[in-house]
Amino acid sequence: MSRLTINDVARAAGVSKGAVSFALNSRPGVAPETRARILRVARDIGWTPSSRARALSVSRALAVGLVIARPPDTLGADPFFPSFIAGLESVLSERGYALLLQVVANDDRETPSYRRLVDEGRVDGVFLTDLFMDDPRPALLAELGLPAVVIGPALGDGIWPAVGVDDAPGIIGAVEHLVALGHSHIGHVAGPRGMVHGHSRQQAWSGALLRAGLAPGPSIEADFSAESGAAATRQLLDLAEPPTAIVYANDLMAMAGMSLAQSRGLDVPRDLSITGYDDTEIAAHLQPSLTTVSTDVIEWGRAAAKRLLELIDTQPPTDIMLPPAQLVVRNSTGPVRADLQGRTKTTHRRRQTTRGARRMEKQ
Amino acid sequence: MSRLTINDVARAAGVSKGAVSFALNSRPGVAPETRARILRVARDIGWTPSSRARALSVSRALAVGLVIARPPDTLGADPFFPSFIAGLESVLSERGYALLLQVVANDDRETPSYRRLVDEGRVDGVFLTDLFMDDPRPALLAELGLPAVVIGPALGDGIWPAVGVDDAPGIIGAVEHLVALGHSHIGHVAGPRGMVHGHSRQQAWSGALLRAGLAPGPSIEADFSAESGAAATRQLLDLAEPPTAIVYANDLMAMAGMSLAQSRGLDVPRDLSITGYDDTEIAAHLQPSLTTVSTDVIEWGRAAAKRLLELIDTQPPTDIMLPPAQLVVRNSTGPVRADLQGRTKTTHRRRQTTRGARRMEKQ
DNA sequence: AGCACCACCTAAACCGGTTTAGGTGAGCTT
DNA sequence: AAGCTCACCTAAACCGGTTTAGGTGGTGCT
Repeated sequence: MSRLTINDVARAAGVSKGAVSFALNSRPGVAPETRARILRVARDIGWTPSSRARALSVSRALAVGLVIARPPDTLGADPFFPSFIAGLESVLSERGYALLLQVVANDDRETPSYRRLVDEGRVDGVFLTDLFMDDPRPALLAELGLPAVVIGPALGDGIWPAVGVDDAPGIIGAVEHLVALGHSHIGHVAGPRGMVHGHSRQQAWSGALLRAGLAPGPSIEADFSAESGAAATRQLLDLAEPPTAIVYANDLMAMAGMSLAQSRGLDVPRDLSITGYDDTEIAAHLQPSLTTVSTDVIEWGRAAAKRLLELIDTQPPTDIMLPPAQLVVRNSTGPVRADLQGRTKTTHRRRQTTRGARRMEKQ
Repeated sequence: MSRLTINDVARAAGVSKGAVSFALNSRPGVAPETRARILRVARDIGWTPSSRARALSVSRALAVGLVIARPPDTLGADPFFPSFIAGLESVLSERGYALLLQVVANDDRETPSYRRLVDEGRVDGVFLTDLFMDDPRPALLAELGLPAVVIGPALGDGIWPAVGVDDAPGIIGAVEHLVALGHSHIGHVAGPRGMVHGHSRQQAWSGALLRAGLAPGPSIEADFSAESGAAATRQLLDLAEPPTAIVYANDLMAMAGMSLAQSRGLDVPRDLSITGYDDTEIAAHLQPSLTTVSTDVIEWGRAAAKRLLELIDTQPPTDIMLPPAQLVVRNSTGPVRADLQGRTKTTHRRRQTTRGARRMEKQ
């Protein structure tokens, strides 16, 4: 029963409610021993300031919002959010902030959602996720005067700070790993080019090929869903010269692609090497286990939360260093088949079955 | 800029602020035309009531909480929450409620989290998830006077209403499906028995075996993680008489189990049939695609939200019907191998087999 | 005409904090 | 001894709504 108010504390401590407020927020003007007494009384009777009342008087919501603009079914398969939210929470809660969640269909471009949050004064700032290349949201929020932090690669418009793990090192790592295994014909299944993280991973991929001195391989745009990953893989394998390795923009598409390849009788990694991105829990337990790129999503969430709170408090931004994405090499990648290595025009036909000599999962 | 207050509206409409409040909340005592004028003015100048102020004066937080008590990495692999949250949101937002999220490590048994939420007056009610068999939380919340709705199978203590999809029909469907395919030695990889949904799926499983007239098959307790699913599968396959089919308590464990079986050279479903539970997005795209149990999680979320709001408003509970879980037959289940059929002595009686008749995945 | 009644609206209290403007007394100047 | 400063504390305004207790004027009844 939070029937207790600051008045009860004031009365019990024999001071005015103003004094209690001062003591609680450790502001000057209260004698040390009085402060101690007030705090002790407050603790003894078990009083916690009402954040409702606080929010009203400080004209702050003491909450920040995370608006997720995706169709819920796509969402379900994304391992990103739960961990990310855990990271956010760990910072927010110790600062007395709450996290408000909103999931909206992404076809309404969620403008009304933000408007409502800010109109109703529910949040002091928001995290922006799943940004499109020409997304109206940053400008909208600037206009509304609501602080925001962009999650993901920087947008380049400089309106809001971006907090993200650079996609490039991970993708480059994957490409270099494949090149080292002898692959020279590497395909890519990308996320939507219209979305910033789809775009940036795509960029990272072509940059990495360039660095490796390889010709640009075939790249197919998908939408991060299993369905689209399978379809894209089908297209790549149907090419006159199918790639010997495929770099996927996320694990889900990679899994779907791997299954599709296997259903066609290809052996992974003997006939086709595959890399994912995310390092989902299941990745290590697939057959073969999936070589993928791992990022510390929890730390990412922590960083984003810190940044947003700084922005809200108009504090100077601190340097936030995120650990770079790291390639985790497992068993879905292997040396290119000798008969396919460096081939130019020869097409490789599918092999029926290659069961047997298969590297076992470590563990 | 939400600088606008109810006073601005009152002034512009030439009435008192009380009148504006009455008009807005459609309470009697305002002439129809006056009400219309007030609402028009409010809309014209673009005013939305501040939920901060509202929350303080109505002594309600106008928000509900979802405390997720799991290690974040386990969380990531669970497709449940995002969809569930989407369902919650769709009901909450239209009622002007916000959803507060909190992710806590589950080792602190999250008591402090709830306490804080209620002490600070941040929420009017909470959803309880991942309940343990002897969970202290329902009682704690009752003591704190904070309405709650249990997500999942009913706990039987009757303190709070439970909203959940009955696990039994899905599991029973899976078992019957396997029995129809000729399996008589069916294993189970369960969730933690200490958790209600682990427990209930386990119960459903043994109940289904009983119904089918089969002896209780081997059951191994796991923890819903991929890692544990693989380990449990290993144990089952290492039995003197390994089961010809395994029913898993979730997709993640089923996937890990399937991969493990394949890495041992087993063919799914020829040598081993496998069923999951959840119907995650990837399930349909595995090789072979996974036979699993699908529940309408979004609708579930909607139902839970409705129920909690009713509880908060102390309205009479309405009947909430959730569509039952449904078995989705795909390719990870098939007829038992003839040489293995009925080989166990413990079999009580066999049901006729329905070979070949497999519903194909739609798409 | 006088009165009760009702519909409509206003003024002010209230929710529980924060914050500002004062007030009080001790200690120090002059 | 009067005056000043300063540290400490109190009273009251304030945040922006809701809600209660009145107030006003018009209508119906006798």
